[in-house]
Order: sequence, then C-alpha cells, then structure tokens
Amino acid sequence: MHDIRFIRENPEAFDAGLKKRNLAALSAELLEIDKRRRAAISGSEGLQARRKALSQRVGIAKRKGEPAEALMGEVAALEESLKKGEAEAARLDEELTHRLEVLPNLPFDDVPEGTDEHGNVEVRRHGNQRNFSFAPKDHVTLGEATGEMDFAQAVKISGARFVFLKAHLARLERALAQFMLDLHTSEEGGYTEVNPPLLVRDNAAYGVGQLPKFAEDMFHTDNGYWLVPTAEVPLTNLVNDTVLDEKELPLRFTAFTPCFRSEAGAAGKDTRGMIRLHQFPKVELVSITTPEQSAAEHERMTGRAEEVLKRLGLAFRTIVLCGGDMGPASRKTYDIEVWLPGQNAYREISSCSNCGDYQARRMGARYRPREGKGTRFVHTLNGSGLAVGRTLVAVLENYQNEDGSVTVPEVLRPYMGGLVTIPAPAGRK
RNA sequence: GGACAGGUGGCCGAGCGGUUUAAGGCACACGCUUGGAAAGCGUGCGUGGUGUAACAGCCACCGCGGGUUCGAAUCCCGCCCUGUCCGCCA
Repeated sequence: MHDIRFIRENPEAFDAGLKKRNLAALSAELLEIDKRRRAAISGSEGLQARRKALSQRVGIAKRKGEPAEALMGEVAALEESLKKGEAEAARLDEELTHRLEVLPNLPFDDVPEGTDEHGNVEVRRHGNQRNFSFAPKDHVTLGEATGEMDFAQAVKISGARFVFLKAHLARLERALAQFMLDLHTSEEGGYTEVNPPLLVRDNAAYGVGQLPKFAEDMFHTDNGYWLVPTAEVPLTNLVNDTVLDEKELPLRFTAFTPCFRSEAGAAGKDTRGMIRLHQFPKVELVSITTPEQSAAEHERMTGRAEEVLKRLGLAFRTIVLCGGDMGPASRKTYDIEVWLPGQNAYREISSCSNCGDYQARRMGARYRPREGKGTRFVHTLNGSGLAVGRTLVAVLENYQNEDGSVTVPEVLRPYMGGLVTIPAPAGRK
C-alpha cells in the first residue's frame, strides 16, 4: 500500500519506481483523484461542522426551555447536501485506496532494471560445482530407486505435485529442518522460534499483500480460511495491529512449517520431482525493524540463509532480482540459487525480501521512535532459510555416490543418529 | 453444534441520547525531589484525515456496516470477532 502523501511530494520518484516495475506512470492520475477527494472532504467537513454547532445549540435551547424549531429547520436544510458530500468523499477515498492497494512496492535505487529473470544480476558465488566421475542422477531417480520417494502412490491419494518421503528421506527432511532451526535460533542466528497457525483469515493474507491480487495462488477452505503459502504470512502478522516500542526492535522470527500453494498458472512447469509441489516444507525467517535498520537487516538475513548452505557444503550463487522479477511487496530481493547436478543448473532455494513499510501499512504495524513524537510504520523483511524440500533435493544430488547411495553431510549426521551414508538400493530388502 | 456474555486509546478501564473536548489508572517522555535509585509530586502524551511555510483550526474514529434522531460510544437491525459454560473431539 502506497502513501498518497509520498506520491504528492515525490511524484517523479514514484513514477520512476513504477517504471522499474515496467508499469506506466500513474502519479498524475492518482493525484487528480486525490485532489478531488480532498476537495470533497473539505466540503463535507464544513457542513459537518455546521451541523454539529447547530445541534449543540438545539440542546442548549431545549435545556433552557426555549423554542428550537428554527434551528432544527436549519439542520434539516443541510441534510441533502451533507449526505451527498459525505457519499462523494467516501467514494473518492475508496477509489484511491483501491487504486493504491493493487500497486507493487517501489524498487530501491540499487535494484537493477529489467523485465524478467534475464535482468537479474549475480552478486556472488560460493563453493564449487562438484566434479563427478560418473553421470550424476537427479533426485527422482535416486529417490525412487530406493522406494523412499514415492510420487506414484501420492498421485492416487492427492494427485500431481505431492510426494511421500519414507524412511531415510523422511528423516533427512526432519534433520535438515532441525539443523536450520538450531542454526537460526543460536546466539549468532538471533531468531526466535515460532510455531504459527497455518490457516489464516482474509485480513492476515491482505496484510502481507497476498490479497486481493493472489487469491488464486492459495488454497481456501469452505469455511473461509486460507492455507498459508508461506510462514511469512503468520510470522509477519505477529505485529499486525500493534504499536511497538523502538527498543523492542528488531524482532526476528523463524518457523518450520509446511507451505501450501495451488501453483495456478504453473501448469507444465517443473512437473518432475520435488521442485514444485502443492505442499512443501520450509524454514522461514522474518524480521521487523526500523526504516533505518532494514537495509542492513536484509543483508544480514541473506547472509544467515547462505550460512545454511555453506555449512551443508552446497555450492550456490546469490542474485539480486531486477525490478520486473520481484514480488509486488518487495523493494529489493535476493534469490539464493543452489547448484543441482541432476538439473545441471542453479535453482532457487531462498528468496530474501525487504518489503519496506508496504506490508506494515496494510496490517497497521507501527512503532514509537525513541526520539520525536507519534508513530512510524515498521519495515518488514522475509526470507527462506531455507526451502527444506529443495535442500533435500540438493543434498541428494550433490552427495550422491555412483552406486546410488548418498553420503550424509557432516553437519546433519547428529540429526540422523550418526548415519554416514544413506544406503544404495542394491542389497536392500 | 447449543446457551450466555462481551468488543472503548499502546494496555487496563469508566461512560449507556446533548458542556465527553472519551473520566481514571498503567506504560512512555520531560522536570522536581535524591548521594544514587525506587516511591512521591508536576507537566506532557490516542489514531487517521483535512488544513498550514510551520503552528492553529476543523472533521472523523469507541469491532464493521446500515438505521432512528436536530444530535449516537450510548437506542434499533445485520454482520464479524472474542470470551465463558455445555456437547463432541486429538
């Protein structure tokens, strides 16, 4: 949600931001609505003030036992133009809100130009793509060979884009999640673990910007709940409708949850394997900060997500998304892409966004600055730390051995009961 | 699912048709006091909009929406939400 006052004072910056989003300039049009809206408000407020004063005089007259009919008549005469004025003001105010709430956030100046993913810019790389002495298999081949990754049965029960993980792979997923949570909640991580609701109401989905534009991407229950597409929704809404003290900031929350996405419009995309499912596990990171801190917090958060991959020994690159490829709520987004030998490609495993005050405005999340009066909107940030299902894919593909066994990365072994190798399919019963 | 109760500022809480300009308390800020602190005392302090160079001023807001009235936090209707008890249930 944009601040009309910002647009009023910085129309050219606003239009420049829209341009980076590949949208046409709108400030002139919006300011015209705003102008009419303010005129309507001024007009109706004048009439309201008049009615209030007259009504008070009626009260005084009645108490004194004086006739009040003349005054009452005056109020009645205002009635029609008052109603019209109020309705016009309300209509224009609503129109402006509807126009503003569907617009995406303005990209920061350091966000690159571009219309799609080709405009994204790599900012760093870490680790080496493993050299295989054999042809590496993808995670589906590896997982199905042992029967521990079962798409065929999932289809019968839930349809496409679902999977059963069993035995070592089920445990590996749990191990990954626990490893990530332990890292994020450690002293250097600084996040507080949260176990949030996974069904939310409209207002929560609206607050983070999922509604009204992205209703078709979420699952909806027949009694009005949305299944969360990411824990960002409940975690960020932890500050919905609150006024925080500056000294409480920053707040850092992490949660391990399933995420539910209908993947509308993704027909035919990533149909093989665990890359794109209707239900997937993810460890989410959310930070609530002051406007001054948010850029530094964004770097920090991205660094914490990268730290997971470093400790797992997985090669990755970090890219900054261009204006045309960012999510609507974001002012700047880093994607972290992990190397997948089975796909011979880097694939997104985390996305870290600084949403500025865009979500805070929508959900009413403010703080009292230490200095100065009044309240200000907080900045909200969210990132994956990491997508657990895709991390499992990365571990399988990167740590596979020629016989189909998979070496367990060292940091995960304590979570796997000391297991060093997930055995090859041959020789199993 | 059934019955009842209730939604007021950052929080608690009074008000139930007209000097409410929403009492009072807590929290917060500043000052006095103190060796220092606590306590105490004093002052300030809601949100949004409009308006202004900035103040001032003005309007709205007591869950949301409609209605009654000259006038609604207060009365009426609908909706949403919360709580309590009962039932069912992991």
